[in-house]
Amino acid sequence: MPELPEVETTRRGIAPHITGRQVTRVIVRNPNLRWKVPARLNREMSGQVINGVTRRGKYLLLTTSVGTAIVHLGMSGSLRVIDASAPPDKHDHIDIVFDDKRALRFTDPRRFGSLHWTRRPPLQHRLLSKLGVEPLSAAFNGDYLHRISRGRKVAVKQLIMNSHIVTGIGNIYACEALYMAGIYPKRAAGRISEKKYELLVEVSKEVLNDAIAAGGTTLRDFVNGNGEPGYFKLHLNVYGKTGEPCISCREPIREIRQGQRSTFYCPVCQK
DNA sequence: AGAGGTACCTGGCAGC
DNA sequence: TGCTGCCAGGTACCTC
Repeated sequence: MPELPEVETTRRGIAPHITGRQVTRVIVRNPNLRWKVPARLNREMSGQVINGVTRRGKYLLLTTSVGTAIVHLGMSGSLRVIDASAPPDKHDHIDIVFDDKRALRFTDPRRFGSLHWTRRPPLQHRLLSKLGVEPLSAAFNGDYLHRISRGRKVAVKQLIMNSHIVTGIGNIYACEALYMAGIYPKRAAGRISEKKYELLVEVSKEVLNDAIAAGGTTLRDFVNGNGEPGYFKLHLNVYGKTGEPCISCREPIREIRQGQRSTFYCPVCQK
């Protein structure tokens, strides 16, 4: 379920509980995630202290003085801090156990998530080195999108979902941001004005920040929860609303396919 | 270089 | 109830 706001909410939820804690061991029950979890993980991480939990795009970085664990939640992954003695469920693939008898538990039914370990500066890792700008940073602005899209025929929705251009805008927030900016998702990226891109960036940041703020209310669910962490359901205007009236003009919301993904939009409000 | 398709995997749901 | 087919919030990698 994780889009960037959920990843950031996860980061904020787990960071206070694992920062400064020493890893006593790492239990890998199923290493077959999107990429094989390295067999050396337990040997390399045990004894290390977590110095911090940071985020780059949708990747979470657990840093120690000797290396960094790079975690991606994929489509169905989640991280929770639990009592280390809690019996694992079917999809609880990894436990990073700490010296306070608690553990960071990685759960992922679809196993599209991943965990890498690197001893080098993590931003040099092949997964991170080519990522585009952070969507909540000043580097993500109308001028940037305008410049990078010149001459491109790709649909604007696919442009803003391209992680090498801007990292962390997933299908839901791409749909919502384009609706809020009044841009037709199939518009060729190269044919959109700088002014429109400025608006698109503004509403993208707004929708992401609103979602992160909403996620703040669920932070406690990331610690000692019995079930799934409480991902939040933000108010959505178009995503999943096929056939329902647009809140602005009452025209039924339409659903199309773009690059094997569902796109939702209002045919009147988005041009 | 850019664009498009494929692959990874399980669970939930609609329809029969 | 049980089967089949389809869909799902991600993204690297391959080919053209």
